[in-house]
Amino acid sequence: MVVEGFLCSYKMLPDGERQILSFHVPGEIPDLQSLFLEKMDHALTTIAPSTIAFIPHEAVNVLLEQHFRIARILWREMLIDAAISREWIVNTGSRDAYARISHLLCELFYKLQAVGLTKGTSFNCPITQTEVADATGLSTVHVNRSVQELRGNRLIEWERGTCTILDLQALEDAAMFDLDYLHLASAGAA
Amino acid sequence: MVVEGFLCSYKMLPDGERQILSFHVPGEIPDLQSLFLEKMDHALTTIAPSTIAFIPHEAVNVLLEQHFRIARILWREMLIDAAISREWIVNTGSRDAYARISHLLCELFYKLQAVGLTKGTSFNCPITQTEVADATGLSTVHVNRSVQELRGNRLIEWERGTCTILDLQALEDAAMFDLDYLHLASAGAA
DNA sequence: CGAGGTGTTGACGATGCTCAAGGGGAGTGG
DNA sequence: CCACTCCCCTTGAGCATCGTCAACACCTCG
Repeated sequence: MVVEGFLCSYKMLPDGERQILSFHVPGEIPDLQSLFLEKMDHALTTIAPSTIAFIPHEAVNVLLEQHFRIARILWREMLIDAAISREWIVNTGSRDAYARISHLLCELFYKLQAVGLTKGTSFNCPITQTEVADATGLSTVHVNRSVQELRGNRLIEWERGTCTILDLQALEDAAMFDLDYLHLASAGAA
Repeated sequence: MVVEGFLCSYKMLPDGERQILSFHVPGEIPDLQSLFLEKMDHALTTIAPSTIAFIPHEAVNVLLEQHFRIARILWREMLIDAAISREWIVNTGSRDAYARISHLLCELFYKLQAVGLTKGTSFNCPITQTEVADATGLSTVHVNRSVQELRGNRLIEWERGTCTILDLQALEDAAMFDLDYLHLASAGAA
């Protein structure tokens, strides 16, 4: 479980490409699926100094069998992860560079807001442009140009690890962002 | 639950783009997640004449609470769906058109093989090129040209709803395909 | 026989990639 | 305290992959 910091999960392809699959913020349990899938099919790394808590499988398994309410909560969390993955398919498959990056920023903002890690529309964002490129399937050069365009349009400010959304509505419009997929309604469970 | 036929789940964007998120073959339960997520975040449709079985939520919920072994099995199935979604992110994000289509065909082949719906390396594939385009984030024109290239290289034959893989190893190489993510090992549960 | 969906082809254009180079900030070691 | 280095960001030029538009052939079905 991420206590503090920032993680991401990713896959490497034989040709050396890295595809980032998700970012993990405090409160999330990135590797819950290893409870049920024997073989891990992706890797996990920190992208900022982080504090991680390790929870033994056995402890969780006992909990799950004895308290189905807890199983429901964890199960739901995993399904939300899956919903986010689906939205990432949409992102890389159907949006252009400008919208993809906008979408990623909207997602990060709402995820961080849900755990109280935003100040107004600002948040600590230690992600590099290279990482954005690997997450969105773009080149770093093109990410850089798109980010500058977002800045030029006064949608965001983003320097030295701090990102400020200047016009959230406009950013969501550019991203064709629809909050539903994050299923935040009763996510207080996290 | 899909008894017979072919389904797909998809999302529509405000600009009219359709992104297909997954294909569902017989034996799969496409909408299991609605057990735990109040709001459906994508749509579901048939892409061939199909037979569907509907299972009431209540019936499943009772089963889950009383038999944790069954919960484990269904939970695992959902996690495999999530693993497939992650691989689709890789597909749309990091592979070129030729590899993307190859990868989709490899996936379909192995999924169908697992439920005994292949004959050698042939399988019934009612998917149109337009649907492949919507699944891979490509245009139909480009899909068509890439499919012709696959045919020209003698990797596949694909006509009138029947696809035959002529050289599975070559197709997997072209796709940078790694079977692990399907977690077929003990998927006999389906 | 007509209509609509699917596959196919050509020409042109645009989005995004590659290669290459340089600038600035932060940490390290002398 | 200053040089040095490394990582990250930035910029320009040329190019490739892939998209758009438009037209046509084929098959199936009513």
